[in-house]
Amino acid sequence: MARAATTTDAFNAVAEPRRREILDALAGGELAVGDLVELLGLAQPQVSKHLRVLREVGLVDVRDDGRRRLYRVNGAPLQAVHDWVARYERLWNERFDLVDDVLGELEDAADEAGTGQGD
Amino acid sequence: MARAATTTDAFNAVAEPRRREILDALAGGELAVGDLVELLGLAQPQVSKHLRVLREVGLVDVRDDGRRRLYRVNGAPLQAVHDWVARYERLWNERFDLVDDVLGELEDAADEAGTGQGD
DNA sequence: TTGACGCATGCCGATATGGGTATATGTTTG
DNA sequence: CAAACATATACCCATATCGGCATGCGTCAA
Repeated sequence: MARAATTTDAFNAVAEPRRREILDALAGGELAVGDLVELLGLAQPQVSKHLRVLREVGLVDVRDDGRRRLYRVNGAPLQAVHDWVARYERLWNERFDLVDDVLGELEDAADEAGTGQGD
Repeated sequence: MARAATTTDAFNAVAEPRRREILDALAGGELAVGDLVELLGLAQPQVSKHLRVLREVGLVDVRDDGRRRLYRVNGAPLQAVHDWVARYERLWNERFDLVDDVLGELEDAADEAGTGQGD
C-alpha cells in the first residue's frame, strides 16, 4: 500500500508533465517514438516508458509501421477527467455567490440527505 | 529525481482518488476535518495530509473555527486542468474523421521524408 | 488548572515512480 | 548472411508517496 499506481487511470497518467507533453505532441497526429524523442528532447527509453503508461490507460494507440511504431492520441479516457473537473467549473468561472446554488445541485444529485451540515 | 512532486500542481493533487473524494465532499460546502473523516471513512491523519496537499496547490481554503478547521473548495487551480483537457474534447466528443485526415497527411509526409514538422 | 477534544505533524515501512544506461527484440538494407 | 536502425525492456538508484501509529499543540469545558 504505497500509492495509487500511476498506470491506473487517466488522472494519474496525465499528472506527469512529460506525458502531457507527449500527448500534446501527438495531438498533431501520429508520431513515431523517434519523433517524440526529438520533439521533447527526452531519452528514447523514457519516451517509450511514458508511452507505455499512456497505453495502459488507453490514452494512446499504436500502429506498427515497419520498424517504427506510430503512436496516436485517443482522448476517450480524458472524458472522465473532463467530466469530473467540469463539475467545478463554476467555482472559477462565475461568482462565488453562486457556489451555494451549485452546491445545492450537487447535493441533490448525490442524494437527498440534504441536512444543512456545511454552514 | 524520482517523480514530479505530487504537491506541485492541481494535476497531481487531483490524481489521488481520495483527494478527489475530499473535494467532492467539500463541494457541498465547508466541512471540518472530522466531518470528512466520517464521510470518507478515512483516518484523521490521512485526511489532514490530503487536505494539506490540496492546500499546497490552492484547491482548498481553510478557516479557523474554534478548535475546528473548516475547509472549503477553491476551484481556481482546476481551471488549468480543465483548460488542458478541453483541448482534447473533440477527440471524444466529435467524429474522428478530422483526425484521420490529419493523420493521413502525416503518414504521407513521414513515409516520404520522415518528418520535419513540429517545432 | 486540568482534562477532553480537534487537528497537524513526525516517523516508519512498503511501494512504485522516473531517469539513466545497457541490452534484447524485431525490421530493413546491403 | 551481417550490419544498421527503431523501439521495448531490464536493471539500478534516488526519491516521494501513502498509510498507520504516536504525539504535539491549540482550544473549549468543567
